[in-house]
Amino acid sequence: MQSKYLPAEERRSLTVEAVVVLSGAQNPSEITTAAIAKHMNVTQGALFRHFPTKDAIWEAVMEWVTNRLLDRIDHAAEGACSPMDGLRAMFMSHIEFVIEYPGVPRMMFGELQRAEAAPATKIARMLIKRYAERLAKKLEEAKAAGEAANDLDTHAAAILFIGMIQGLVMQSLLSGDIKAVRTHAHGVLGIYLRGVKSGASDAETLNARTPRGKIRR
Amino acid sequence: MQSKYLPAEERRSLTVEAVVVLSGAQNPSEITTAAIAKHMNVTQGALFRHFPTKDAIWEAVMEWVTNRLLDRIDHAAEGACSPMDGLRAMFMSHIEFVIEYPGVPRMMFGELQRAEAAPATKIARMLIKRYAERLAKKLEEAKAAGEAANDLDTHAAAILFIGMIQGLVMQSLLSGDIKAVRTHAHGVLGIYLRGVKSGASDAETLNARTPRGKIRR
DNA sequence: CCAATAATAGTAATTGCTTACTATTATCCG
DNA sequence: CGGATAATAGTAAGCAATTACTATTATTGG
Repeated sequence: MQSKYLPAEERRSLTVEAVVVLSGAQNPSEITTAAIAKHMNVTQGALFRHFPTKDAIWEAVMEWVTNRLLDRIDHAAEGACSPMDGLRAMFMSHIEFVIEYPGVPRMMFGELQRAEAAPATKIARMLIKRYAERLAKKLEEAKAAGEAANDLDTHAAAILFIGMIQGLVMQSLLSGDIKAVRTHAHGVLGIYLRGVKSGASDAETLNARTPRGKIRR
Repeated sequence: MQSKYLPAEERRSLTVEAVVVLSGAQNPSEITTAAIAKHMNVTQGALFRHFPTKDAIWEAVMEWVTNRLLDRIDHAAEGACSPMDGLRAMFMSHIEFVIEYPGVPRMMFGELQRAEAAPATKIARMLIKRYAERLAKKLEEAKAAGEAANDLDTHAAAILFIGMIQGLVMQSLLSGDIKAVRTHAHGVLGIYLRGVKSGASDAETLNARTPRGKIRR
C-alpha cells in the first residue's frame, strides 16, 4: 500500500507515472483527472494541489517522455559500431521503449493533432523535431561513410523511420497485442535499411514513373 | 445557401461530409454534435432525427471512408502496368486522398485506439484489414513477377506501407501544412520501393555489413 | 386540380450526467 | 503549535440525448 502524505515532488512523479500507465490501456484523451487520482489511491481534487491545471499534468508527462526516450536512443546509438548500426540500435531501443510504455506513441499522436497548441503540444512537437535531427545526423554520417546511398533523401528517410514505429503501433492496436511490435520489427527494419543502403540500383529506382497528375480539390 | 427540410438521406450524407471536413481542422474525438450541427446550419437536436446516437454518426462516417478509399486504390491499381507499379499507384492515390480529406487518417488512428470497440471501431479495423489484404496480394504478385525480393516479408512490407502514410501525416501535423505530404511522398516511396525490390544485395543486406566502398569526406 | 390529412424535418428548451476546477475542512509531522 | 498536505464537498460549464412543439413536404379522395 502506498503511504499517504508524500512530498510534493514524489506525488507529481507518481502522477506522471499513473498517466503513462493509463495511456497504455485507454485512449489518452479520454483519461480524466478522476481516473488518474483513482489509480493513485487519492481523491481527484488532491491532484490540483500539485498541478495548476490538467494541461500542466500533460505538460509534465510530455517532458518525462522527452527525457526518457531521447536518453534511450542516445545511449543506444553510442554503443553502435557504425552509423547504420546506430540507426538499427536507435530503432530497436525505441521498440523496446514502446513495448514498455505502449501509451506513449498514442498520447503523442493524440497530442500532435490537437487544434490549439497547448504547452504539452509544443513539447511533443519539439520532441519529434529533436528526434528527427538525431536521425538526420546519423543518416548523413551513414552517407559520409558510404553505408547509405549518396543520393539518399535524408529528410524522407527520417520520416519513414518514424513511420515505421507508427505502422507497427497501429498494427498492435489491431491485434490488441503490443508484443506484436517486437515480432514484426526486424522485418520492417530490414526493408527500411535496404532501401536506405548504398547499392547497385541507386538512382533510377527513385525516378521511375510517377502518376502525379494534378487533382482538383 | 443550403435549403431547409431536406430528405433524410441527403441530410445524413451532409452530416457525414460535415464530420469529414471538421476532422481536417480539429481533433476528431473532440468534435461535438453541436459543432457538427452548426457547420450544417441546423440545430443540434436535429441530428438525432437521422441518427439514433452520436456513435451511429461515426459509424456512417467510417463506412463512407471505407467505400471511398478502397474504391480509389482499387481503381488506381487497375491502371498499373505491373505489380510494383500498382503499389506505386495505390500509394499515390492514397496520398491524394489524404490531401483531399486530411481528417481521415486522424479519425482512423483515433478510432483504432478507443478502449471499447464501438461499431465505428470495428469498421475502421475492417478497413485496415481489407487494405492490408490488397497490399499483401500486390506484394505476392510482385514476388511472382520477380519484381520484389523473393525472400521479402510481405507482412512487414504491408505494415511499412501503412507506416509511410502515417509518418507523412505526422509530418504534416508538425508543419501544419497538409501539402507537405505530397512534397515528401516521392522520396519516402522511393526508399520503400528500393527496400522491397529484388536486387543484387538480397539476403546479406539484412545483416550488418561493412562499408564496401571508399569513405568519402 | 386542390384542400384535407399524414408523414417528415425542423426548432427551442431542457434533461441527466460528467467534467475540470475550487473553497473549505481535516490531518499529519517537525 | 503551525505550516504544509490531503480529503471532502461542492460549483459552473459542457456534453449527448430527449421532449414538446412548429414548419414543410407528400399523399390522398372528391
